[in-house]
Amino acid sequence: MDKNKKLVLIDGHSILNRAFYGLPDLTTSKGEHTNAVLGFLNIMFKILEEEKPDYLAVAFDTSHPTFRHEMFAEYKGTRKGMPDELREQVPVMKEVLKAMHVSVIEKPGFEADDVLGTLATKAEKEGNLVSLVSGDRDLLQLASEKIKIRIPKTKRTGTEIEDYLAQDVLDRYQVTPKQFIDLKGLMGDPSDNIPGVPGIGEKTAGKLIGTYQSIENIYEHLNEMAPGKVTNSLKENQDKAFLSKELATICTDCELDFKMEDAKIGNLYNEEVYLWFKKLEFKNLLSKFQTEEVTLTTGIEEGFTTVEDLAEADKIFGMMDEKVAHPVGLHLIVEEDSIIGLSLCNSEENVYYIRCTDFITQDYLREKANKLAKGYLVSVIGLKELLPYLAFSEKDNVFDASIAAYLLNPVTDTYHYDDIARDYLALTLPSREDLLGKAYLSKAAQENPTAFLSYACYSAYVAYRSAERLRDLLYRSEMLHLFETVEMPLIYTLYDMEVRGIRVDKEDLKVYGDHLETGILSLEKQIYEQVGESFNINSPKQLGVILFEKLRLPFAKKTKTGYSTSADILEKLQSEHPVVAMILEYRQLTKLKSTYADGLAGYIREDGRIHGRFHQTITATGRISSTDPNLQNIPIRMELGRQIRRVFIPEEGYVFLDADYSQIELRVLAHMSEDEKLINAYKEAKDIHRITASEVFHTPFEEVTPAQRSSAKAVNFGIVYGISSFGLGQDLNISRKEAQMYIEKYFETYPKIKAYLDKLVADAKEEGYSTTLFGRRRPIPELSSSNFMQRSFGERVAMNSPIQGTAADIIKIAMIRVNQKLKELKMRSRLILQVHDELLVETHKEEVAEVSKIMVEEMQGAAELMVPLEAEVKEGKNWLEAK
DNA sequence: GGCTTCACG
DNA sequence: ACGTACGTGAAGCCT
Repeated sequence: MDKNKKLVLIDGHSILNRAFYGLPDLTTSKGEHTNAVLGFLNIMFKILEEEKPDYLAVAFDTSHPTFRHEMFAEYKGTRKGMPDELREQVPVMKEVLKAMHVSVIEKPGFEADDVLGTLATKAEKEGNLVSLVSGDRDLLQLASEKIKIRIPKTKRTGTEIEDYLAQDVLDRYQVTPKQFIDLKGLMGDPSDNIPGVPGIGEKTAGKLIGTYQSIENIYEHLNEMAPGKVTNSLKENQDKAFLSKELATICTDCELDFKMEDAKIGNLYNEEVYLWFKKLEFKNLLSKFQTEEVTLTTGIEEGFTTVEDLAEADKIFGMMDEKVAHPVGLHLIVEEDSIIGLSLCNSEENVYYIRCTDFITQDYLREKANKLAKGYLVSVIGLKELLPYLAFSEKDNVFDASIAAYLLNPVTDTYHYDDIARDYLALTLPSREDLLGKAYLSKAAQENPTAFLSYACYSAYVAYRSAERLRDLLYRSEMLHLFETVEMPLIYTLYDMEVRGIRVDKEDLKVYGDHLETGILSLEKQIYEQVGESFNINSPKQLGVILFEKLRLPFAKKTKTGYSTSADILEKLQSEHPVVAMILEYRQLTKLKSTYADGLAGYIREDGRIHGRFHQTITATGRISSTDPNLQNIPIRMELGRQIRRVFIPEEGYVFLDADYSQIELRVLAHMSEDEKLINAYKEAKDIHRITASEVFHTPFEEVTPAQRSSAKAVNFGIVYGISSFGLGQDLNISRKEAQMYIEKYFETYPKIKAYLDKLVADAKEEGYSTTLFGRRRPIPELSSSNFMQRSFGERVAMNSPIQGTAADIIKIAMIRVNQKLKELKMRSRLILQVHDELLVETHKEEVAEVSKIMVEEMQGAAELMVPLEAEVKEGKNWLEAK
């Protein structure tokens, strides 16, 4: 090795360990744990960027150093060794490093410490600078003027690194690096199986080394020392002391056949590494490849062709019509509400981007595309987003690959062409952002035509190639029926709802907002007066300081960043100070003002309506979600908040009909658990919370108090959520023990429910996923976690998902049917909203009776359960009245 | 961009 | 000893 070069050495297991415990349990969409690998790489990249070294090597132990420790722990009955989630990441880490051509050193018979010590010392002697990266302070003994020990700490704000040259060790610990060995020899270290001298801890060891410098010197001067416990123990344990020192010493002259040149840093960002990062779903790290990205192609792009000639386009559409056995992949390129091009694919070689020109008009493309779907299977990615430009309908032969991919794995966040290619075609494609950045499409088309063509064609290509495979996977996992009869038709229903939107009275909304504003200003003034100073009430940080430091209110509970000021804490503090109630009210008002009054106003379009979006591929359970704005969380529980519903109004000549299911989740539970008592209760249309209260509290049905009923209601909710005594206790503000009693009584009352919930967990553990009545699946990798919290979470999810998911399946069926029926009967009334167990239909005044009947029939008839499904319809001239 | 809080089912 | 109810989305603060 040349002089004056920089070498970075990494203590593999130690950093992997740090990363594992420092980061949350991240997994890929397939459930493989990746947090340790990601954390390791983040630390490594940070150091490489800082230091720009010439050489890099990572040392791993060949057997895990805490082996004995593990055996001991096993004996005690608690497994404390390397958790499985970490263990499975070790080989992955080594593979990734190998792909980066980073030298990985594993020498049987040598611990990583000794390898690191030897290499560092050797490099130093040859006149180089060394950085030794480890989470383990034992390595501090190696610090010198040229060997820097770097200890990374994973904090909330990112990774911070503590650096130690010899002088830093002295400053911080008042001992030299060499004396660190003696210190440890005296103190011992149970995790490393170093016994040390009994009775000597950190303090005494520090004093002794401060005075005598080394263990050898201590024993030379032992007779000069004042008699006492410490001196006695030293005398009795001389063997142990010297053995401990030996054990604590890191070898710096091991016989290693290692050539430093092997550790020379090459190209870390090569294609193999790119594939690894894609596989591990390290989206942020992929940005490091940005420069190489464009050249990173798979060869398929050679077959992509741009078409700008009308006759040519005609020929291609004709050709798409020929191959009837296979699907046609189709995608639209759209900008500012107009089509700028259309891509098509019906074989690996035939991939075309047909650009809109003076002759190839939007209408032409639209017509050709519509015709295609009348005859042959057209496969697309993200159908709902294409519907504004196409006239596809339920009757056409269309396959949405993103919806299929969602059913097969609902816990991923996106289902773009690159995600589908990665998961189902084992193909790594650059994403839209990889190719085009954040540029406008037409701009990108001019500036980077090659990348643009790739982007334009990938969706059609992936839609074409993945369709049959996805369909087969759906079939094999028994979800094809759900896909074809529920999810595909639902796309059109949701699209209809988005187009229709909901009418909002802009003026009324303004009045409501002004009313809130008045209240907020008044409360603000009162709060500042009460406290004696003005501050930002919206800042939990500032509020916490005011409440718990300035006013010294009790029950301060800490969050990660400061005091918790959440509503449930403040509620308990109301009697302590009058300002607390004001703050609670202030919170309520500002929430209503910013999120609802002001927030909704910004979404009202020219037509006086809000056209929110409904998402079908977001939730893990199968529910729909709503954004821009979220119309599924409009206030209702509190009086002031629910008043905002008055501003949601129907068109002239129309009214609202709002129908909601009565306790659909508990009814689903009754059906799925087959618990006779619960089933009978519903058959007899009894008040279920009251019955539960009567049974749990051993009180005659007629004598149940409102408080008892309310507690029983909380228990019923808890059951659906995957009950835990802690959660129930929290909700009811009672002790965990009491909550546990309620739960036990509940299970005594409904014995089959207990058995059923247990079975849900057991089955999910066995299969790795939970299943709804209609076959919808949700993977639950947490069930196999060794972490108690994680596993418990998985168990609650296993109990909740089939219930919540089945209810979601049912209302999806109902909304498709209601929407279709209204359309079939050519009615003017239209479905405009879904809120999980509720449907809102903007109903023509002449159609009220008929629509009401349709809603009840379709909702109640959406599934045949062992208990009746009940839906209650209400009419109103605004959304509040209809509730 | 993460955290906290809070709106709904 | 640990420390959470299940599923979402939006706003505001703060680093």
